[in-house]
Amino acid sequence: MSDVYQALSSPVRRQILSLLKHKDMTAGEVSEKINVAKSTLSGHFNVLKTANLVVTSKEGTTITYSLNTSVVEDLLSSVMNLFADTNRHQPKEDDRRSDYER
Amino acid sequence: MSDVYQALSSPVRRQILSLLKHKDMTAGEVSEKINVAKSTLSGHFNVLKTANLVVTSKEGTTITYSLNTSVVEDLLSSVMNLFADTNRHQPKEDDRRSDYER
DNA sequence: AACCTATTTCGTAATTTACCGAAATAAAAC
DNA sequence: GTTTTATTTCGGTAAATTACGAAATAGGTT
Repeated sequence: MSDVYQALSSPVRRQILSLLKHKDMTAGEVSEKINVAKSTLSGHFNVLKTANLVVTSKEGTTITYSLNTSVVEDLLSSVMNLFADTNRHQPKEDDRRSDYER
Repeated sequence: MSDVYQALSSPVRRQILSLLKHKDMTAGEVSEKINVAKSTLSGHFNVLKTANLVVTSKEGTTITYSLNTSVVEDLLSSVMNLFADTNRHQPKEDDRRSDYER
């Protein structure tokens, strides 16, 4: 989870995600919308990929980035867990790791 | 929002929040549970306070930290906005800032 | 006043992050 | 096979983050 929160902490990266939620885009297309060097953007893509927030597909030299919505579920439940008090009905043993350990 | 995500990106700070969700605690009590120097912890408290994730109350030299749950709503809606595509029914003009601008 | 307790601030060091432009890679087009 | 296009990797710099122990602050106790 640290990776996800860390990834979301950058406005540039959140802007990338916001672009991708409308449609998949290539690195080049994203760079037309965001005012940082392509090399910098490439670093941001890596952070997002490591956090599993985006996935890529390659065609020739062109790489297309897409949002990976499957993490959202995890993220939302992490947020809830972080603030919800009582685990009134206890989760099964296996699921009892605390959020900060993940 | 950057502040909030940044604050949540540290495992130590998430651990602090997890402690506080059970009950309010003083800086000293927290430091008994977490294995970092008190001065370091003090820095973490500042980050959490700046992100508005905790609030404090003072009594003598003792400072009690409490979770500020009012931000959770904002956080959840930020997460949703970041990934939800269609704003099928448009929000009112005033609310139309994009998440990455906040 | 001298002392103890709770917490923060200060100085410093190590690590990580964000950024840029130049160079490298690799596929495509000529 | 040389050139163009798309993207990443590299080298470097500046700023931010995390950590520690020592010193400072401020309130309570003797």
